[in-house]
Amino acid sequence: MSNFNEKQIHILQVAEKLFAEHGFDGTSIRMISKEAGINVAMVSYYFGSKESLLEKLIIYRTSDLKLKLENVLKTEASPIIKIENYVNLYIEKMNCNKNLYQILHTEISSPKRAIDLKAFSEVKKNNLETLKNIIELGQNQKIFKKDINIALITPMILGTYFHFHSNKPYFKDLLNLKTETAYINYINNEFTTHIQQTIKSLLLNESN
Amino acid sequence: MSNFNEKQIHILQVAEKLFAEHGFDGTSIRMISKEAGINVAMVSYYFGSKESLLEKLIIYRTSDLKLKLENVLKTEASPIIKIENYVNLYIEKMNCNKNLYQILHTEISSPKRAIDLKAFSEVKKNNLETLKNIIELGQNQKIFKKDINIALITPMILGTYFHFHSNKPYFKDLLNLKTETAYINYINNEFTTHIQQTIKSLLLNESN
DNA sequence: TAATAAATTAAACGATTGTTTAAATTTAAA
DNA sequence: TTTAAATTTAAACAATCGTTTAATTTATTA
Repeated sequence: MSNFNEKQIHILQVAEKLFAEHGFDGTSIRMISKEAGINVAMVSYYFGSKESLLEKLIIYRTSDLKLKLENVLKTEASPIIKIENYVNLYIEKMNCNKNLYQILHTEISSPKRAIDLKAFSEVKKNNLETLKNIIELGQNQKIFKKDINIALITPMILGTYFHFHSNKPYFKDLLNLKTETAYINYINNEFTTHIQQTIKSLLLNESN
Repeated sequence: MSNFNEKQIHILQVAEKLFAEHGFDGTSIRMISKEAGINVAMVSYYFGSKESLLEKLIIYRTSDLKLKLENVLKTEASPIIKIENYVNLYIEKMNCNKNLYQILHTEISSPKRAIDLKAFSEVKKNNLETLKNIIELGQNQKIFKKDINIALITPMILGTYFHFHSNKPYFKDLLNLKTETAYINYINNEFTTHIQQTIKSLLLNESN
């Protein structure tokens, strides 16, 4: 898979940046070709269509996602630590691939969807299975509560994260985060801690 | 405010439906005028521009929002009940104004924003103050924990709700919700319960 | 080197977009 | 009823969009 030559990868990177910045609809092929220093026809020539370009960008960026998740969570650690790692990994992943996740969030939120989400759904289902295993382990050890709606934990993490980012100007103002660094630090510290605290409160038995 | 005549309101309603269904960009003025049975020029004539139409739609729909929130929460009840009511109210509000909130969510998620969010930010800040009052009351009564990041509670509710809706086909499949009724029931029962359970776990002292 | 394939280009295509114009019609006021 | 204002209309406008074409240049192969 992903047999892209240097020029194709360059186009994908430029497109990723512009899609994240102006949205899929807000980015024209002419904008991409200008920024990438190529002719308009090259996008159709290499990728077939604008939609196909987006699909190939997603495949290009998410092909290694599943493996990393599973590997990190196969380590030997207590369920509590594993949950913390799970949350950390998710937020870290999104922070690293900010542009792609911005695009995915925008496109998923749009009623006029441009992407085929089947491949992406499979990744999510796999991740959910991993989470289920961790929680059930904790439940068997009587560390976690029994009546938990596991399927709603991941959407909580992702939803809160995206919502926070979508309302960046509002939260920068509300939380008095004056610089970009302060904003990023808030995500990495207070925000991540809050999500972990919330999930642990939900999961942990009161006796612990 | 909102001095709209019948014809204008009809246009607003048609636009709301189409914006929610196809997105702001995905809806053309010609689509609106056709569905509303009017001439294309009437939108510009009444609302000035397409963007202005959206702004006026938001004002038209959210003008009574703030009052209702405050009124419901001024009732005499325990902090726990008030929190439950707060969550219920939010989810109920979004369920009732589904189309408008779909539009808002899509537009806020889009990097190419079409709306001026100042008025909307003020509403959110007011709602946050209300929430703060409730939680601090509970903290003074030693019912709630002390170290809570209150500002991140509302984005958690909204973010999870929107994320869930945005991925409707995925969750319908995952949770085996075969009919639309089953989906709506899930939101009103399991989903709402889960959010309440999560927030209460986060807030409540273990001794309670 | 000659022939073939791949890459690149400028230009054009047809469709759609939001908006404006100027004339026609309807409604309200004098 | 006449006059003025408000409404409605069809048509045109200029801009932008994704995509295609056909010619040209560059790279590869025989």
